[in-house]
Amino acid sequence: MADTSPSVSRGLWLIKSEPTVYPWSQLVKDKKTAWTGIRNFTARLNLRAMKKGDLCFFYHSNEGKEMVGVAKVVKTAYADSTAEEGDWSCVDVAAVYPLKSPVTLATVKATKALAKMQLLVQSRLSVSKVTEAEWALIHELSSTKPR
DNA sequence: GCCAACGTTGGC
DNA sequence: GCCAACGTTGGC
Repeated sequence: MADTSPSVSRGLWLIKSEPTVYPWSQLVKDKKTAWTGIRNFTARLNLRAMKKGDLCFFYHSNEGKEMVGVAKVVKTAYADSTAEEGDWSCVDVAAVYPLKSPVTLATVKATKALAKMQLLVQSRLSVSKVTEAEWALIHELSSTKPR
């Protein structure tokens, strides 16, 4: 029998944004936004692998250095109109819920079970993968119930 | 503000 | 196909 649990098929990701450029609070205000400006092949690969309904941690880079919320992919990859040249993609994401207490990079680094997070392994990658185990643990650390 | 790490470009 | 030079990201 097919398992209908969403945890089997959903993709889990982490998307980075500098809060001075586009903070979580702005996504909450906007409800949804086009996730444009990705100009890295590995990140593009991840973007294009996203499916509708996939969930993403929203991470504040540079300032904060913490995961602050969860966003959802509401539109799969399409041409990024902000790209002047080259074959780049974007997706649409919507705010879903905030993390009760943000999970900082320092916490991630200090947590053994999170040592293999793509966030750490490929520190400059702006769209990275998150495993189910990492997803669950980060929710625990943030005192937030996954939805 | 600095700089390490990493990705990309281009000369050979 | 290698690798030096360069540009960018992002932590510190």
